[in-house]
Amino acid sequence: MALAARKMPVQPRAQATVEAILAAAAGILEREGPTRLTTNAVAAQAGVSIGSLYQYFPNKQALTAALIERSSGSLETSVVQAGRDAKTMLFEAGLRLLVRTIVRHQLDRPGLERTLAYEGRRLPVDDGAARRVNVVIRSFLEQHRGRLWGSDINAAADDVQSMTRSLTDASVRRGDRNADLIELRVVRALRGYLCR
Amino acid sequence: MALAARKMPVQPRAQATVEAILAAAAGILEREGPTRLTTNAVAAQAGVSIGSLYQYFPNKQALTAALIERSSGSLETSVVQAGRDAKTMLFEAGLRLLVRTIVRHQLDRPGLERTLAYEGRRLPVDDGAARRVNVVIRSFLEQHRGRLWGSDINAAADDVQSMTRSLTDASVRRGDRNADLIELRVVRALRGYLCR
DNA sequence: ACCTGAACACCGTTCAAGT
DNA sequence: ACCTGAACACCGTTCAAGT
Repeated sequence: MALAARKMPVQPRAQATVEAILAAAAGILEREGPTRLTTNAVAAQAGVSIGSLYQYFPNKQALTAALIERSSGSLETSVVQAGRDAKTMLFEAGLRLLVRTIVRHQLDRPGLERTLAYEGRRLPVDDGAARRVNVVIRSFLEQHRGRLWGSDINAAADDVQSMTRSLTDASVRRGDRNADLIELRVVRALRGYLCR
Repeated sequence: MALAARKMPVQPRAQATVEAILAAAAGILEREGPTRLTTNAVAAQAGVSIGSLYQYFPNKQALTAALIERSSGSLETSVVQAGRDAKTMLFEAGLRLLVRTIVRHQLDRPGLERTLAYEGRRLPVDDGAARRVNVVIRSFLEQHRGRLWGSDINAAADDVQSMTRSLTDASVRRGDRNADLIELRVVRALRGYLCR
C-alpha cells in the first residue's frame, strides 16, 4: 500500500485543491473520528470532485498519512528550537522546556493528534520528522546521561514522548486543558522515571 | 447507535456461534487491525452466515464493544483480587502489585488490547467493569492519601492506568515484553508522579 | 430458537471525457 | 495541468424463507 502523494500540485489552483482536501480531512477526523472519514465526505466538504482527490492521493490512508507528516513536521520545528535552547539549561529546566513544547503541540488540536498518533502506528508511514524529534530528545538525555537510570537512552527518549502524550490525552479527556498544570505533572512523572 | 447485544444465545449451538464470532473478531483485530474487521470477514472466519452475526450483534461496532467488555471484565476480576491483597501491604508493594496486574493483562494480547483501548474511546460503551477497576485503584490511593500530591485522587487513579498502558505499549512496540522490567519502570514513573 | 443468503444502499477507487 | 462524475467491486445491514 503506497501512501506517498501521487502527484505534486503545481498551479496555485491545484495547491488550493490539495489544501482544501487536507483541511476537510483534518476537520472530519477531529469532529467525527476515523470511521466517518470517507473519501466522498472529504471531497464533498472540500468542494472538489472525488476524481480530484484521487489525482493527488492514491488512497484514503494517504490522506491520514499526509496529515501525520504535517503534524510531525510542525512538531519537529518547535522541538528542534527547544532542543537548542535546552542544551544550555540545567536538566530540570531543559526537560521542562521539551515537555512544554510537546504538550502545547498536542493541546493545539488534541482530538486530531490522538487519532493521528493511533493511525500512525497502523500505517506504514515513513515519518522522518518524528524520528528527528526523537533524536533531539535523545541528544538532550545523553547530555545528562550521568543523572539517568543508565541502560537504554533510545528507549527513554521514546518513553518521554509516550508518557507526555498519554498524560496530556488523559487530562484532556477529563476536560482539563491547562498546559502549565499538565506540564508540571508530566515533568514530575518523568523525573521519577528517568533519574536515579 | 446501540451497542448492546441484540439477543442472548440460549441453546448451546447458538452459544458456540457467538463464541466463534467473537473469537474471529478478536483474531482479525489482533492480526490485521480495525480496518480489516469487516462483518463479512468475521462471519466467514467464524464459519457462520452473515445473517447469524446480525442476529446477535446489531452492528459492526457491537462486536468491538463486546470484546471491550470481556476484556474489562477479566481485568476487573484480577484487579479486584489484587486490590484486596494490596490493602494489607505497604504503599510501594501494593502499587507494584496493582501495576503488575495491569501489565500482565495487557501483555496477554498486546495488539488486541491496544486496539480495544483506542476504540473504546470512540464508542459509547458503558463499561461498568472498567469503572470498577478505577474504583479499586482509587481506594488503594486513598488509603495512602498522606503520601500523595493531594488534589485529585480520581484523576490520579485514571493516570495510573494511562501511564501503565502507554509504557507497556511503547515497550511492546520496541519488542520488549519482559513483564518484570516493564513493571519496574512503570512503578518508578508512578512513584515520581504520585508521591511528594 | 436458530440459521441462511440474496438484495440494497453506500463507500473506495478508476477511467474516459472534458477544460 | 487539472477537473469531472458515471461506473464497478465490495462492505454493512436487512429480511423473507427456511430448519
